[in-house]
Amino acid sequence: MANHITATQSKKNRLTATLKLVQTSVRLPVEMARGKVQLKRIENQVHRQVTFCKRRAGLLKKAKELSVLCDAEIGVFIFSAHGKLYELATKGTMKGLIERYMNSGRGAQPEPAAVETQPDPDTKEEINMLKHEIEVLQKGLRYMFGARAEEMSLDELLVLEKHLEIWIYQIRSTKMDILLKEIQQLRNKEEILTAANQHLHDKVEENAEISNLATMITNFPQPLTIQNEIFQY
Amino acid sequence: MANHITATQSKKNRLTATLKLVQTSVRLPVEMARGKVQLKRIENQVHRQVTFCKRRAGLLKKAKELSVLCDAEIGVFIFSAHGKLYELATKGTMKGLIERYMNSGRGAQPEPAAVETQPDPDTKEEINMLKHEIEVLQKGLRYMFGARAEEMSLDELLVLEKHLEIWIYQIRSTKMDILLKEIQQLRNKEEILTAANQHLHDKVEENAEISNLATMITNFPQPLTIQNEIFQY
DNA sequence: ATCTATTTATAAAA
DNA sequence: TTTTTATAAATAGAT
Repeated sequence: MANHITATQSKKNRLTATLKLVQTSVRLPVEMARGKVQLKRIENQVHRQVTFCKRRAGLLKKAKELSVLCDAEIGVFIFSAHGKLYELATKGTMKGLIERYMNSGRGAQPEPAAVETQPDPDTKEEINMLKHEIEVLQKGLRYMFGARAEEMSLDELLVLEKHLEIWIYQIRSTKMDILLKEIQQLRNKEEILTAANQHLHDKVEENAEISNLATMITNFPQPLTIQNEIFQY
Repeated sequence: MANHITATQSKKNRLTATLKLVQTSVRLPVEMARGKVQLKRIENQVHRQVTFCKRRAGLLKKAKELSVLCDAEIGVFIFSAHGKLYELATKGTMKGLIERYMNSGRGAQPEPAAVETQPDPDTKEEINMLKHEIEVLQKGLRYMFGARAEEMSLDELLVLEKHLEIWIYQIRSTKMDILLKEIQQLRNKEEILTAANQHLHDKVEENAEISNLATMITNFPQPLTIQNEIFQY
């Protein structure tokens, strides 16, 4: 029963499958629409050229799709029979890709151990991460330095860093100098005024003694205690 | 006869064509069997891996076919997202292909697909360069922020940046407050002392008038011009 | 280059 | 991964 049902259901499918099997067992690997193509060089010059154009486009398209869909980095170069080069590098440049290829073991160049902090397999990912970090740090520095840093390249930031200590020191120094100078000036004034005050105070007292005789005549408003109040500030 | 055949043939063809057009106008660029796929990174990790396997095989197969059918020399490398390399060189070795590529003078090819701002010399070199730049920038920030930044992750620096303005303002404010307060205090003292001085001066003059009678007796050392000197500071 | 008929490739599921 | 299956994509051959 099951066989019957299966047979009925898969009538079409089986037919297709059977045909496919037959075809598969008979035909050679590469076939295409509206005509089967043996996996061998196309002898007809025109056909070959047309096929080359079409398939080349198809191959590059597939490469791009694979790169995007699966986050892969792909390089393709195609030299036509006539020597013309067609190329594709899905991320970055072909040169960069080739260098990555060389570094990935096949370059036959045992590179002297680079100072890698972490064994990161995904080079591309790492580069993006590092670039992001740099962006963040630059933003931080830019914030500190104001708009001036905005127009600076990383190389310039290197130079800037070397002068940063001096720069900050000078700014701080200048500001502090101004403020401390004013404070010192005021302290000096205070000292002098205090001294003068003392001097005057002495004189007043001296005079007071001297003018004690005239106390009866002059109505001296207040005693000389005012200074005490003054120095309570 | 020919007309009959043609008409019959094109009947089906037209229907097919119409359906195709309808579909074409609705669907998005990349579609495949049993489901349509947007031309964007496949987010599902499993799907992505499966697709990568299949399409990688497909791409390499297509490359081989193109090479054989059209007598082309093709090189393909695929770096998976995880950094694993898959390669194909249809004739000779990949190294030879790369050499041919290098010699084919593709430095002056009008490639409008320039994505990278900076020249990509060597991937590993680039990583080291970026790391060095990060070190420099971090050093700069550390310098600005003091030792505290040393224990901070980069993500924390992002947060820090947002609070930087307030922080700097507070530091500056505090310092300026202290200095300005002292200056104000001293100025107040000066004012009071000056006033007191004036007061005393007045008193002295008053007393002088009063004690004029006793001038003969007391040897008054100096006139009261001392204040002028004082206020020249 | 454009148009079909067909073959291939492959997404989803197992 | 690999296979299966339904469906989308690629493309051979013709125009």
